[in-house]
Amino acid sequence: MAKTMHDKEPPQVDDAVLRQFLGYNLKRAYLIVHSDFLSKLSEFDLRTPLFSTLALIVENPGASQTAIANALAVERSAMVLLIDDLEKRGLVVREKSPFDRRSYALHATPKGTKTCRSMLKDVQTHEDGLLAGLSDDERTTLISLLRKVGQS
Amino acid sequence: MAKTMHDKEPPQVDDAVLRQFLGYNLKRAYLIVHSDFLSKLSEFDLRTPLFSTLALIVENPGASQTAIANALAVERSAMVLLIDDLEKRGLVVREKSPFDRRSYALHATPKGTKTCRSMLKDVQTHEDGLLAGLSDDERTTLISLLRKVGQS
DNA sequence: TATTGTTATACTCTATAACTATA
DNA sequence: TATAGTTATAGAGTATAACAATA
Repeated sequence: MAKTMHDKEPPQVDDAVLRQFLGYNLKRAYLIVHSDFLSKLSEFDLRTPLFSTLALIVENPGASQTAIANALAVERSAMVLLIDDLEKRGLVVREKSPFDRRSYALHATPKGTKTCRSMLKDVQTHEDGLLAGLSDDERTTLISLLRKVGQS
Repeated sequence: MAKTMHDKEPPQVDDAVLRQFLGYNLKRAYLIVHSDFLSKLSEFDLRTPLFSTLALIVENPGASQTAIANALAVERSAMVLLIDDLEKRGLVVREKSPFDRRSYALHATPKGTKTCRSMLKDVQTHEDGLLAGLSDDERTTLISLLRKVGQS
């Protein structure tokens, strides 16, 4: 019985065992989208947490560090460094809270607001390109199912 | 003009700006599923990359380190440490490849195979519980859309 | 007592470059 | 010359505990 060429090759690797798990598929999809996202974000010299923090401050003027941290599921201690960074860049300012002398009221500067708008637009365009393989319906369904995971 | 109580409270924080992005929804959903996954995995004293590496070795006996690394989108250098760890635990062995003296043929030990089976079952049960809010159809659709993201 | 912002610390995961032995 | 495995290192992100000022 003659051996074929394939007998001299190692087996191919299949990840079907892991594909049954939602967690695995989530991670793999996130890696792809995030890596693409980062390449666009690097044009603004920003990292992911800076992007989302700036966006929430622009849209929620006067919020405290803890409130932003909670909304993003980030630790308060990490938020301190993020605000430090955004403040150094002149995108955000810490003002005194009129409600509580322990906390700050965060506000975007004009530069921060402008950067944020341009950033959101560019990232959206970039994500649209990456997801060209999905129809509008599929994309809406996907996001809606992802949100449902967060609510369960 | 009398002030209401609400005038003495800071604004609530809303993340709607970010919810339009697939990447943000992916990350938030992944955080929830992964954190739940870790709490179950800790019973086996395993971390996420050890779990997925062991599963692929069990299902793809004889595969090389690089082949497993590629299938998981992990660096070869990281795979070295993962295999070291799995080998120390007696779950996996590095055997000489019959095809290439540079590479190893990875094989699970009986203990590794047993651990993997029990691990996969437990994690699946746990994930089912977490996703009780989604119908079978919704779950199938979600996974299929996530895979489609990876193929675009 | 509890909470806000802060500091320090440590751990996981990832990314890169360079080396060796084989191909 | 290219590839498999290895080593070392650095960085990002995250998690925890403790402290001072304020509630």
